[in-house]
Amino acid sequence: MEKATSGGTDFIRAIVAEDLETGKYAGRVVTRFPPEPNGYLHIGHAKSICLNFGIALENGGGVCHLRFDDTNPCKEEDEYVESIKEDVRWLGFDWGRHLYYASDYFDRLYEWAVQLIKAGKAYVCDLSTEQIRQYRGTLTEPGRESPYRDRPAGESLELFERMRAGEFENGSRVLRAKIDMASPNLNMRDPVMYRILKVAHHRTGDKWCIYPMYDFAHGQSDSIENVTHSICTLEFEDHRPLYDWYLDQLGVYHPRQIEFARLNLTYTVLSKRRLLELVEGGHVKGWDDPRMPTISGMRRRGYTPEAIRSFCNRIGVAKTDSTVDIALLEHHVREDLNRHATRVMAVLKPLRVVIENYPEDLVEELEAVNNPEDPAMGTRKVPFSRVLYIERDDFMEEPPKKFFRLAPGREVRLRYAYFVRCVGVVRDEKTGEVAELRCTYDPETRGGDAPDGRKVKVTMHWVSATRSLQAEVRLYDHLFSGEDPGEVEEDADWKDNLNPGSLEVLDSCRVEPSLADAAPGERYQFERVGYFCVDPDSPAGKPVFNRTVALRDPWAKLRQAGK
RNA sequence: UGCCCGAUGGUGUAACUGGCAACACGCCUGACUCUGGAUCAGGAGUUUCCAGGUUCGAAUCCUGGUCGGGCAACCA
Repeated sequence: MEKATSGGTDFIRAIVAEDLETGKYAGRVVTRFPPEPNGYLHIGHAKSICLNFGIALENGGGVCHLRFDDTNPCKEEDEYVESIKEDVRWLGFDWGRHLYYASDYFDRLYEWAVQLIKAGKAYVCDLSTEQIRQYRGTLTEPGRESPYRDRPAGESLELFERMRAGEFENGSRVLRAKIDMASPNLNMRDPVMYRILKVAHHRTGDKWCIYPMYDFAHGQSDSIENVTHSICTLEFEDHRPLYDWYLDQLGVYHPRQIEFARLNLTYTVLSKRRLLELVEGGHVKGWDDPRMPTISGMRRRGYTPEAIRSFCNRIGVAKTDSTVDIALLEHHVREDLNRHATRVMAVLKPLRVVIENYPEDLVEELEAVNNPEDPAMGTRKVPFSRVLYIERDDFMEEPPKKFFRLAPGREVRLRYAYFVRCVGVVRDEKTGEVAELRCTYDPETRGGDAPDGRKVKVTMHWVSATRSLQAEVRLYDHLFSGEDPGEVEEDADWKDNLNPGSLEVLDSCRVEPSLADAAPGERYQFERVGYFCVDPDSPAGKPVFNRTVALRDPWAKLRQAGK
């Protein structure tokens, strides 16, 4: 793996460096990535993963834990923990033996809760959910103390034990911290520590019917694991005082929580809630739909871990709310794929071409370079024959100014083959549409150069009609039409912004024969078109290609600007 | 109406913690090219949110404002 360092130091790395220098944690650097297993990881998580694992990697001996924050069994499932592990590994990170679950600490957490009750710092409250909300006050008004707040510790202790024993109904009682109902920080107004949830947990089964809240579990988990820097996103800033409070009251080792801004990307949504909605609403074909910004979706689409990592490196880490242009992500995939992807020829929208002066049954095997960026990748043979297919978009009967490709009377080069000239156009009698091109080739230009030194304006890709394979290609575009999917008219839904053209399936594409046994997951550059990846669901011997990203295309841009 | 946080080209981030505002993406030129790809060369674009103040000197420090974000789950 390439060096994870970006060269620049963000404010978090600066803090880590300073703590190292002052010996605050005796030279230790321990971070953690703490996902809740209630959904699939997305590119926003990748930012956090790169940050946490990156910091550990950069500091010799540093470690990063993978800890599942599984304190709410209502939403969490094993399917999610497995996918998360797979995604982190695929991204190229290794938690070693440091795989943990907050649920591993349920016994300890329970003891700590008892400790706080005994110390008069926590109490069992019989208020209903609705009442607790009313007592909490509002953003501008202080809350009121619960009538159960001063219940004797012994009584709370007994009730808490009975809560654990399953004697009470869901929602009938909670354990709360006794802090300050007048605090301007709502999180400090006697927050709930434990609630009754008679639900089986994906790991602890039926052992518990009370579960700790995030706030009562997270900091202590960090403490147990000896984490030094507990890095989370901005929305937890208001929770930091509570994080600190629990640790201080318990008198245990106290890591430091640091918050950074979560990633936002143009033309997509990055919240588990919304992604779940897209999946459940059938707007996409699952968590790994190649249009999804999930790690599994991007993997299926053909993104590489390297590209994602270098992207995460580039965007930096700060506290400013910001939205990164998805073009930057695309730039990083192209950059990586350009270096590593095998070149092949594939025609997405075939237009039949007959080379009139080429022998009927001759087939020549022409040598083609696999990757001009990397000669070590070698060459392959591509069959050339009298009848070919070229890209429909590469021909225009009445070419506008900047169109360099094929047109009646014009000569172009067919890559690795010959110069050909268009000498005729055959139309479909019914539709009037161009059905076939008649061309002639110049035998002297075999290999691609004219002995007389004449030049052509463009080189085009092509495929033999008889010696090519039929294939399905799926073209993906941005999931949403607008840069900011959240920007909607009054009463409108963010899903109204879904891009109806985000998936285009082409099923009569033709690809060169070398692709016959392209394996799922393999990545290619279709010359002049884009980068493609073989879909894992491809039927044997009949590959389906997902477009990862198109090649930069000045002509397409020109044409679009002209309209 | 409370508390917390933030503000630097179009976008994302830097700037030895007071010393010429820079890097990447994007955009525009041009060169080169058997991918209109890649590569190379160049260019436009930031009066650092505003107003005061401190200072020889402020993106950086102070004061006041403006704008934006977060917070009232028994979610994380």
